[in-house]
Amino acid sequence: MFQPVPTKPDFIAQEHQILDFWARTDAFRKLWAMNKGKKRWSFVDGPITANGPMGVHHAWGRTYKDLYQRFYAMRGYDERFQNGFDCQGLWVEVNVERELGFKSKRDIEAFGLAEFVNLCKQRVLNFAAIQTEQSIRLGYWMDWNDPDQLRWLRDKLAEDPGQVITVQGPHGPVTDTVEQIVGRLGMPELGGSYFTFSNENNYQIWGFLKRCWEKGWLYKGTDVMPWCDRCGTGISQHEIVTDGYEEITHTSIYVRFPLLDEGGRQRLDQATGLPEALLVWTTTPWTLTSNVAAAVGPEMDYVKVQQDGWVYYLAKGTVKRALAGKFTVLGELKGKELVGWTYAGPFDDLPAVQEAFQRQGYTHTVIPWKDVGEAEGTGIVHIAPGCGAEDFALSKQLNLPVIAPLDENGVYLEGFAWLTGRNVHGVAEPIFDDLRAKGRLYRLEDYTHRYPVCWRCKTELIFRLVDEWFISMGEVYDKPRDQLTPEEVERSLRYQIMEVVDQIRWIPAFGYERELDWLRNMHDWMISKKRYWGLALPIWVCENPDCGHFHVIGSEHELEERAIEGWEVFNGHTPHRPYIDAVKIACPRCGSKASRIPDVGNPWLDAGIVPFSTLGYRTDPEYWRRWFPADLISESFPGQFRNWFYSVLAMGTVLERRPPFLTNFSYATLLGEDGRPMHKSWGNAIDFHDGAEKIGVDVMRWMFLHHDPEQNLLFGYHRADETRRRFHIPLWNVYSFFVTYANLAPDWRPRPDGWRTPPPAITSPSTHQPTDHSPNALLDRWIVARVQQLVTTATERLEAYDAEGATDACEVFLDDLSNWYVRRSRRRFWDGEPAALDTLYYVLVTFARVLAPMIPFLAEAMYQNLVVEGQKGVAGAEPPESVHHTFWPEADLALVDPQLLADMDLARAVVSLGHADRVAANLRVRQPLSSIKVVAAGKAASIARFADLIADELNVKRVEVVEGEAELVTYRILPVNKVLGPRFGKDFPAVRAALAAADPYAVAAAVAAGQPVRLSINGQEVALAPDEVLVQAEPRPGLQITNDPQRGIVVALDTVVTPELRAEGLAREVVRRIQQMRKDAGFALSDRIHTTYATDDAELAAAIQAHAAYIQNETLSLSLIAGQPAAGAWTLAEELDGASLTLGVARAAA
RNA sequence: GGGCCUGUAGCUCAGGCGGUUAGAGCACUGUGCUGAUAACGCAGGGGUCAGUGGUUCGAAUCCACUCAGGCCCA
Repeated sequence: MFQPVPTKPDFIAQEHQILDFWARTDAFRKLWAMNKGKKRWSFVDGPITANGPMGVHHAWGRTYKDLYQRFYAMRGYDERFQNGFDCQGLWVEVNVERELGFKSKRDIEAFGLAEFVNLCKQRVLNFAAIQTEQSIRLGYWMDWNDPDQLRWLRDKLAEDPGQVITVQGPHGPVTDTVEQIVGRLGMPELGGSYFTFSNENNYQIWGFLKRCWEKGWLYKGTDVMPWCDRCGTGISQHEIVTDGYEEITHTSIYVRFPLLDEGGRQRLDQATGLPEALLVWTTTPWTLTSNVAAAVGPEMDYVKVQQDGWVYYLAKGTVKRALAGKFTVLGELKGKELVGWTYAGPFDDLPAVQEAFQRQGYTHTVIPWKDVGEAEGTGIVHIAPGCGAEDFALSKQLNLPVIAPLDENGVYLEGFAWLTGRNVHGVAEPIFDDLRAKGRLYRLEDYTHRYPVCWRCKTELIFRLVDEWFISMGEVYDKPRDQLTPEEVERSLRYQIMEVVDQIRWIPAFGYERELDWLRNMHDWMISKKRYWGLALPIWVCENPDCGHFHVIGSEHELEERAIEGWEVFNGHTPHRPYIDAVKIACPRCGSKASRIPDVGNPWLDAGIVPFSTLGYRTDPEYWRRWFPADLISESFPGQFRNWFYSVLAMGTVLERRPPFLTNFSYATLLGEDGRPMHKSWGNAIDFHDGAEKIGVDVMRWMFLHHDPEQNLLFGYHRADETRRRFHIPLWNVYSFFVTYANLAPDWRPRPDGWRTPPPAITSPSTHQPTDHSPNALLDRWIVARVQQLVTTATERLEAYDAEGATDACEVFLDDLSNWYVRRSRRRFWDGEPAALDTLYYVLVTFARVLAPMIPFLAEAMYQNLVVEGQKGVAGAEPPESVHHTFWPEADLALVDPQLLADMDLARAVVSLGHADRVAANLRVRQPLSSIKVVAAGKAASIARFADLIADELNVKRVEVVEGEAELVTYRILPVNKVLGPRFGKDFPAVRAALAAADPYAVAAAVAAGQPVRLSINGQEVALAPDEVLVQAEPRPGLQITNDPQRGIVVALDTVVTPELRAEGLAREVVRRIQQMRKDAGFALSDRIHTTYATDDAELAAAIQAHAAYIQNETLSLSLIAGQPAAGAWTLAEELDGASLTLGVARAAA
């Protein structure tokens, strides 16, 4: 017996019960143990940032990760099942700062680095615990930490990181300080998720950086970089390209730069005697303090114009836009004629400017620059080498002075007079006022552009001259890759990574090009950040100014060996600030003391090293060799080609020069149901908890998987309802239907081996032999064949990482099962036919196993009842405890008869046409009819095979296969355009017309006989070959006929209703009403009843009497008596085709 | 600024190497079926295939331009 199944299940409550069941039975660990030591399938998880709760978009990605790991587990592969948390970096820092109410880095320094870093760790542990709980809720099977233990560690860290504790690891207890236990999370002795803040992760990055240094690729660069003055750190190219821009309106300014003569006096125009000036435009007025030069395009055309007492120079193409009001053009000249002119700068009064210029004996000069354009501004570009990257490059080329005005907090330095001490974000207006007062301001103009902002705090970035650390990507050679010499590749990390990219399978395929594109274009990788919480960059710089050598430390051991000071301060701590900063080493070159640079590392270093750090690259090379490279990694593609994918590739290339993963599967972006990004204030956001508890995770998972991963996914409650209605509910109904009737069949028991692969005794799941041609046997064999096809397709698709294809096969299969197999087999289940029960049992159990990696809860619910519960007391039954411990099914293609599948397909097409006939004739299906005629050229045997089935479905007595088409159809004659179009060209319309005018029967007859069709076109006789003409059968007007031109089928319905047929139809109406009454009255399916009927219509009464036995049998009526309903009976009074009918049903005594 | 992609029914999307009457799901209307079904079947309404021009016997499909949106890179 099976547990009764509710017809309207609470899927969400059921998911919670199953979570309890898995936890109680330790189901995941048992699965893991089952496959230990077998062939391996290696997945390396891209770490999720542990800085907030999980969103539904994370659930999308995690569903893929879970699907493929479960799929390979069911196929008997050993796996690592290790989740990862990304822990270090500005993400976490910014939030801790916010919680503490800090405004700047100074607040952190005052608060104390040790405590700040400790709080960052606590925040990570807190959200790791929450994300772990959420992932478990999703049904994601991994080697999860106990979330409560993570929270306990968080609290212990807060108490005292130095206290010694003991925790249970997979191989026994581990005792250490809290700080060190936290630093060892994810290591083999502790198990669970890896954390990128772990000691091992950090030290292995040291090893990587040392390798880069040894190759000469690590260097300190001075450059003008985008800088966030709130965070006090540079922002790398990786961070700026996506989230880094916003549409911002700034007040731009047109400024006069008065020209000077050789004596340094105001230059006057010779013709007019008016003072001359360059007209210059900028959107960043704060950079004007640092103006050094004005650049012109040497070959561009410039004009000299007179306006309001001035003579201005500007590019010809910018005049209309730049100048306000009336002006007179005085002349025209090339840009190169301006080169070398000198002018008075906008802030020559500032000491910093004077000092810089005096030092180099320089004056503001007009310089040539090829990148000057006319698209905006005046064609004369303000150059401030301390405030712009291109400007800085020019300064190096032309030996211009560099004036860097701002400190790391965006505050003007000494030497900028009234600006000194002011923050850059508040100086635009005062600078305008100052320039206006000095007579330099021409005009202001609002200007909207995409301007870079800090991706974390959205502060507008400034450009600062800074010292940062870089990994060189190597030269970009100006020739195709296949022409590079080995030496050239050897010098260039860029091309080495490309060679690795070549060896990886990218899904979707465009990923390959996108990664290469990034590599072609990327600048050197800026790896330093002037912050606190993160990788301590292992770069020690000699304090001796005459030496300045820097040394990169490759491991904690090397550090200990080289330490000459501070080791005792650091010893016992994780390699984080501030303790690590205390360690000094002796400069290997000069022996002086060397100190660590205070910078922390780019967080993509942390995530990129995981294919090494989590696999024991240093500690257990043998283990590493077994699990490296990963068979699969998977993340969403926006951003990751230049972030995680890139950093993993870089590490794999530098350390091993081979791919760290073999396949990359990536997917698009999750949006709200309205197609917009999810946004709380737009009302389209759904957080994970709400999604899980309102939609149910099996439904969410199906939404994620049944989707083209290249397309953005629109996610919301309506789509969830649609998904559930389309798949989960019909699936449940089939399952519930089966259980209901299996429980009513007293002697039927499931076979004990239904869960095995291959199913040894179920290769012929029904009792039918292949020679059995009864419709029931055909139907059973058909659905069993469809199961084999389902298994084949699902296996193939999942192997190709095509979840959409796999889920789509499931949906099509369910439709066949529910809307055809069960629909056509209901009677047999009512009769308790063992062959039907065997078949559906096998189908459902196999289906549950296919669905297990996709919708693990529903599959488990079905399996627990069908297999575990259903096989209690069945001899020889030893089913696995969970569906997830069964093997992935294998298809037996010997069970697939292609002819049977084709014939069934045809039968369903005939049925469809028959239903259309009935609607058109207004004859409901309950009214039996005598026959249908089917025309299907060459397919008579196929139709005959399913004639009984078709007759039953359409409620007709006979299905006749007709040869003489002409009595049913007319013909439509069409040209085969593809052939005749090119053949006749301009005359083609005439051919078309001639064909339409020809006698269709004659043409059809000719084509059928293989004779040419002769036509007269514009007086010319032409012959068309039979294969140049298309003959379509069309129903004859006036008959109740439908057709399917694609399949060449015509179905004609005999619409004559004889009195006998009518009586039968009425009896069926009565049955239908009584059945509905049984249901409404709440009778059990097996309850016997007594039925009364009363009608004033003689025909109806006669019909009931004539078919009394049929009605009683169908409705389990022990009696069927004319008369009014007895007291207490369930009654129904209704019209039936104009006749009154009162029915009464009462449960019979048991 | 450069490159790529998209625009088809109220909504979400197929189709597209030129060719018969442009499809599906959802939604809507009618109707049927139901002794599993919150289902399902059959039928129907709903389309300037973004716009303009071109090539062609024939263009949703190819070409050019325009408009709108997106992605990647500067």
